[in-house]
Amino acid sequence: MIDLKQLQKDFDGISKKLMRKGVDEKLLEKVKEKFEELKEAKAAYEKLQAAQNAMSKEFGIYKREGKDISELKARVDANKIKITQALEVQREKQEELETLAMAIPNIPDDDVPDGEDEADNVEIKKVLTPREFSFTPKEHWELAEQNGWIDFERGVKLACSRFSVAYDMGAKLERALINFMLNYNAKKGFTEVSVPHIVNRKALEGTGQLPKFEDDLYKIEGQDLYLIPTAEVPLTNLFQDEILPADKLPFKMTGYTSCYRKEAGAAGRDTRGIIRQHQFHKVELVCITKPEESDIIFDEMVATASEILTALELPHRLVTLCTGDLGFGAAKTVDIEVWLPGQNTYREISSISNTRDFQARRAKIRFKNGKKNELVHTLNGSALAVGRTMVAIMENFQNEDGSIHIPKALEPYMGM
RNA sequence: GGAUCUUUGGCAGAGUUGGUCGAAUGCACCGGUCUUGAAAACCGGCGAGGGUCAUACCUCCCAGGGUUCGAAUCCCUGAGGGUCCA
Repeated sequence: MIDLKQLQKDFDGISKKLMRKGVDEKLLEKVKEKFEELKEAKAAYEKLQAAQNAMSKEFGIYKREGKDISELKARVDANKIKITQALEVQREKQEELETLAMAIPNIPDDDVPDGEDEADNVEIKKVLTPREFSFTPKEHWELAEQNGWIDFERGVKLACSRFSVAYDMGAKLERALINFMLNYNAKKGFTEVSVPHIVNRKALEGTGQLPKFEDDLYKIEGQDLYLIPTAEVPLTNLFQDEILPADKLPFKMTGYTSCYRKEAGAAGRDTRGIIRQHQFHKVELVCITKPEESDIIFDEMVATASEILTALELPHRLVTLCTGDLGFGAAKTVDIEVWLPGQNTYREISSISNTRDFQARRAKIRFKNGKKNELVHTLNGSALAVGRTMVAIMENFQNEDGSIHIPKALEPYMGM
């Protein structure tokens, strides 16, 4: 949620920034208007309430003194009807405003480049040089099948398409990667947290997945519960509705969960292999910080994710997302793309975002800054997506006969 | 699953014949006096959100609904916790 007071105060400035992200100025004008209407409705309602409270007090006095109350009662009853009406108006305005305002994305940082889509993202740097192959490298799904690591058919049999099963070294590699990543993150000062994979609506609203992206979530039938699309949701919402002591910040957390996504709107994309699954494993980083330190922490998170890839000897590059590719809640995002020789391209393996106070405002996560309560900044990023890391290892470490060797850093984790 | 009790400010804990309770008290915390410094003692301050230049004012005593002119206090529903029974 953007700051509506700020929008009211500096409409031109804010709307200019949001228009870079393709937000319709008319929508913003409407929001501003509704916000003002709500304020008026609130003031009117509160005035009536004040009158009611005052009369109720008189009532007590009248009674004690044995005065006649019939005239007062008539006044009070009349006022009561007005209150009910005023409350109704206020509720309506509130709801209208919320529906509109919740649909507005975060304001992009000034240094986020303009652009339409991922083609306009800006490369920051490349890390490690892709290896030269003396043969034509295969794609991961072919290698996975050949080595007996991943079984696509039986995943479909158990659930539906976009599910798979891992066996033997494939399963082991998955587990090894999770442990390796969690340990690496812990070494960099991120506290390991194990969270529920099912959360309620409020949590998803707090981080911005709802109400806009309901179609992409698995909902538990008959309950106000959803499977998490990312550990970002439970980790960030841990502190929902709390006022944190300033000296405890920043909270730097890491957690491993499965992630569950319907992938609505991704029909036909990445149907081969495990690039895009309904259920996938991910190790996540989430930080809760004071506003002034969020940029530094952001860099730390990017560095950590990149270092993991370097430790795994996987060539990758960092790109800054342009305004058009920026997610709903992010003010700034750096993607890390890993080199896939089989596909002969870089593919996203991590996405690190600073949401500034956008999620904090929705989730009401604040800290005590001296006397005042202030919104924190929340940041999240993958370090890393496990399935895609497996894909990268398979493709980068393949031999001509289709066998795959394991990066040195993982050997202790593979029982080798 | 059944019965019963319980849910208050950072914590502990009053308040349940409905009005003067946003809420006693203790601890913690902050400021001051005293002290070489600290502790103790004493004095003062100390929940949150909205609103205002600042007041005023409004809202919040687990959540939602109801009774009433008026509810932390009464009623209903739900959630969490305790105890007993099965």
